[in-house]
Amino acid sequence: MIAKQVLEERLELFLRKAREANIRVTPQRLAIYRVVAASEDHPGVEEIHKKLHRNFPTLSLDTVYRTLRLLEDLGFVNAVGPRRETLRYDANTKRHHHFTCLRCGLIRDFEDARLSALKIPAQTRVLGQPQDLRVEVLGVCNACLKKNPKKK
Amino acid sequence: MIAKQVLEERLELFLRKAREANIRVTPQRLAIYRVVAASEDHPGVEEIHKKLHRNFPTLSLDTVYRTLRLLEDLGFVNAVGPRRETLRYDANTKRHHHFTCLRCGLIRDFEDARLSALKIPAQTRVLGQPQDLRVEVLGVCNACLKKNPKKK
DNA sequence: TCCTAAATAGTAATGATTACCAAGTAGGAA
DNA sequence: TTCCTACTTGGTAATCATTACTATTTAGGA
Ligand SMILES: [Mn+2]
Ligand SMILES: [Mn+2]
Ligand SMILES: [Zn+2]
Ligand SMILES: [Zn+2]
Repeated sequence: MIAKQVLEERLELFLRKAREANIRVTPQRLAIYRVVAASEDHPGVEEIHKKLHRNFPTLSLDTVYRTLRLLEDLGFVNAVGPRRETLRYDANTKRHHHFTCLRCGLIRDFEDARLSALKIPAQTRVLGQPQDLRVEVLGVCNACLKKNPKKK
Repeated sequence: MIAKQVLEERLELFLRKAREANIRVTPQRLAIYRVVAASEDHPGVEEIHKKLHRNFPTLSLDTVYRTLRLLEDLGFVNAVGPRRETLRYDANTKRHHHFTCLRCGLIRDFEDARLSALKIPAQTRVLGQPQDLRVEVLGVCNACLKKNPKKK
């Protein structure tokens, strides 16, 4: 779980920006955003839907999909996760980096001062107008190593 | 198009490694790998299939999918491309980096000495056994800027 | 409280990817 | 060369994540 204060800040920002964008803040939207904003492990659609079932027994899967697409378009979340796997979401839109397990799909944030300080390389200006830089480290997580240490 | 010599090297390596791995080098497999290895723009499955239709009129889409998955498992290609879009493939398995257009999905390689020299951050060892590091720059490509410069 | 555009729930449709299987083929043994 | 067998392919069906549709409900302002 994320620090309570970080969550509060995210929710506050969400409410403010959502009103500015003339988006209705429905209970469903707020709840869906809250799950992503409170999570540390980049949850997927089914997972979010399941987690909300207790409080919203009639919440439709389509609403979860629609809402997450909306949140993405508005810049509140980013879609992450390896190709070939289902969509996962990240409410941390500040520059940070990911460790992704090639076996089980686990995604964890990590911080690194040198990476965070990286300037966007000048070469990319030849290709267009760069906006963001992301670093991803691929590997095998501890849990998967424990299960099967040898397999390369 | 890639430099002819680079292509030759890739094909040679492919033939050698494929035999080592006891994989039959069928005309279809070689042709599919050749298209990816010769391309600079990270082609998708349909594109590869279409390009081969002249020489392999009966080549099935499933064979293209199956072969690319095989090539990926064997480490000859990587699956790339933004979430939400179809699979694209990259035969360059050396460390290099991508500029991706958020509007049209264009993916171009770029080199950067500082990025290539990056060591994998030590923090990631807490999470598991890191193997690879990738950098992706997101932005808007020149063609898209020309079409609609203002839209942010 | 009332009104209306916007949002939701439930379900159907879509489309990329994967699975299946009969027929074909590569490559080794005799 | 011929034969054998396991592997591969083509054609097509199935799957499954995601998106579209529509009648009904609701947020939010007058
Ligand atoms: Mn993250
Ligand atoms: Mn590349
Ligand atoms: Zn793992
Ligand atoms: Zn573009």
